[in-house]
Amino acid sequence: MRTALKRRGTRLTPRRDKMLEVLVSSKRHPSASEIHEEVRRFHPRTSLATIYNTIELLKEAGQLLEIEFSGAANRYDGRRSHHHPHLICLHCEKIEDLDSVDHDEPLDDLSSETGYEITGRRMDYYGMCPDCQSGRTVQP
Amino acid sequence: MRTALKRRGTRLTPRRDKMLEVLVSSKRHPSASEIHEEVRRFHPRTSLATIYNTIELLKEAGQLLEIEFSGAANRYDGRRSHHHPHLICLHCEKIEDLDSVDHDEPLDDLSSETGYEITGRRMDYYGMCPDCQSGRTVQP
DNA sequence: TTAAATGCAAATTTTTTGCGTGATG
DNA sequence: CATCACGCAAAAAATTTGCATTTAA
Repeated sequence: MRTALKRRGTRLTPRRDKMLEVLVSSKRHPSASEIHEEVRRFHPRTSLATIYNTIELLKEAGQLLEIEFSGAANRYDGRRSHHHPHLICLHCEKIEDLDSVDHDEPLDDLSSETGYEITGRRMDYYGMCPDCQSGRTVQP
Repeated sequence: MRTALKRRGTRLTPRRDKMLEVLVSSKRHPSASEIHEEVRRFHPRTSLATIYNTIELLKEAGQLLEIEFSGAANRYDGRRSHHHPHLICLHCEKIEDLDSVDHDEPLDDLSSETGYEITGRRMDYYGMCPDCQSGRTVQP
């Protein structure tokens, strides 16, 4: 991710570096505000605008997948090494990676078939996780 | 869709009926505001809140797929008879159905594998459509 | 040094909510 | 006639933007 950013001519500031770390290490698919909180623990004067700024950069560099959430903050997946579907619990808003499922087929067929220049994809399953089914979870 | 709504004990008012018509007949995957405009042509005093209201009902009844859009209004797909991926142009924000692709496999395997009760799914491809590639389209 | 990055605060936009009135079954 | 639906307007929440200041390269 660092090299991807540098390749685009952007600077690698301490805030950005910490933010990359948060994105890569987090299993939670954090929202902008959660990323902000984490980065703030090390750089307390970081503003939310900077987070959104860097999110935009990373999206443009193809390093970050934005998972839009209706009625709530978007969530982010920085683990782009290989494509994987998501399993999203509509009750507790947890997002799990489905690494087991191979979702990484090449897109050449679809590109030539449709004429689109395809740059990304997304596959999500929605439902209720086991914890929420058994009433173990409180709604956030 | 009508029966699905009635089954949930909601009333079938003229506004709602027209809205179903708009959703089913539109090929454009309209936003709430576009749905509003269409419905208004027949019921000019319709408010946007009513549109959002009905969207919520239809989503709950599993009759409407919400396609979240980052930084823009969500879009809606009322053609739920069979699941299909979407081809989304990030430049002109057009959304096309990929009816050719079979995306309708049963979810039993995934359900038992993960313990999730899966109620929906979504598969999207992002890119640039032929028109936008050739510079024929103006950005909206 | 110099363009890029940042913080702050205000603006923008979409969606939701509360409430009084009106329509439906 | 008892709910449910509706319009209206205000509220809420997420994201974006403008601008003065700081900082990385």
